[in-house]
Amino acid sequence: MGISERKGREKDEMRKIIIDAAFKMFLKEGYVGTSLREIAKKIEYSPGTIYLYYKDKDALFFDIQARCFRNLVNAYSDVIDIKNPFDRLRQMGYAYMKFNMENPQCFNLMFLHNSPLTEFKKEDRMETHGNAVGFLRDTVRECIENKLVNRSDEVLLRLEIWGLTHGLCTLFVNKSYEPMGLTKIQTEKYIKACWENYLNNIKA
Amino acid sequence: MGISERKGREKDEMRKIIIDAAFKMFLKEGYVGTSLREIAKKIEYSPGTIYLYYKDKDALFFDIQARCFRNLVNAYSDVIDIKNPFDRLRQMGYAYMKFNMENPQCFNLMFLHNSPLTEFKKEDRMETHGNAVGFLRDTVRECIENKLVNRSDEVLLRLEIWGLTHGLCTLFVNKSYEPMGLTKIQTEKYIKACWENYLNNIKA
DNA sequence: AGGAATAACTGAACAATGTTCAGTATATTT
DNA sequence: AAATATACTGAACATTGTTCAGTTATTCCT
Repeated sequence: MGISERKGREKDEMRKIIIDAAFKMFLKEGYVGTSLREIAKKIEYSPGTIYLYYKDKDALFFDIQARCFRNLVNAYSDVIDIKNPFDRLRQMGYAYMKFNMENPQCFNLMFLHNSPLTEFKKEDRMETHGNAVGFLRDTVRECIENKLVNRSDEVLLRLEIWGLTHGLCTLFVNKSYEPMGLTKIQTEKYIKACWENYLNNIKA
Repeated sequence: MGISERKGREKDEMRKIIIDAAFKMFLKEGYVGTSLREIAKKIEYSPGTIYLYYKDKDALFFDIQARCFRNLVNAYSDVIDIKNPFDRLRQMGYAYMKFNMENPQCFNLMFLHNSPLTEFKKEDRMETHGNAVGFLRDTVRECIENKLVNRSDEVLLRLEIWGLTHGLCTLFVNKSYEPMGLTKIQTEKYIKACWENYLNNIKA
């Protein structure tokens, strides 16, 4: 069935055209600031066309979020090969925070916007998240098994680490450093120092 | 000028009528799901009336956020009197996380929605935040001064604590525990245990 | 007390949004 | 070449935030 294959390919290409334009707009203008009509105008199609490829705005947004997550996961590419689990953990933290601080708009789309996801979509997302979650789990486990940290409960340590790194990113992206009387650049340094300091304190 | 005083009072009352209705709707439906027209219908006024009291939707939302923050600060009322700085710190963390986990919609409005705030409004907000920020700063400082913790840098410790507690709340409200394979109730317990565990580890 | 001035409120109107769908053009099959 | 299936259009609908000329209520002045 060569033709139906090509059809499928064309469908994918069209999807890509849409999502490429949408991605830029969502990044720049956020969820509320992006309109399907403007996306349509940008790619020179009628607004109705988008609905042939995406059920609605949220379905499109879901794919945008997925792309953000894929980019985030890509930021880990240099880290996965690190042998020493504790070093790996350290670099994971840096990679996570570096990506988020350099792509605050991405962070916003990924975490600071809760669109009402259907249960089905949640399952879908689980897959993307699953990798990142599993990666942290394994690294933390190795750290504990090899007695590289002064913690013993795997889940607690995972929560602590994820909570801390994610929280620091949130504070940064939300500009919560302003009421603390810090500048953006200061805060970036402090956040890194904070992570390093924290690591030193959980080191066995 | 008794009359103009009463006018002002009436203006405030009208504001309260609007904001009371709006608060419920924002909490239940979120920012996008709340329309000024429905607020107007609820309070049995015309849509235009709201614009006599609020410049636009964001100005109204700003006051909604402020109310959320006030409620959050209120949750600290039992904590401020605690003498021992380290105990106070512990209870502050609990109060912060308890409030946010019990009022996830509030948390959403406060932190998970960035409306474009004018610089003026930012100044305004600084005041509300200032208290909470100052309260944490003082407590952390006292902990360090009295050598109750094994940390020495005040800013770093503040970031660490705020990042951790805030991050844990974010994970909870975003339901990030799902890809971790945890239930909501489990996570609530784990988060508390995580905080307690963390405190034990920074204790001098 | 009654007319003038001020304030409060209305609701129709506007532009922009998400979304749908009958109709048109294009491509594929027979 | 005709019939069928697919891709696309753009007008239409309901809903949104927002404005503003006009109406109603209130306060002020003499």
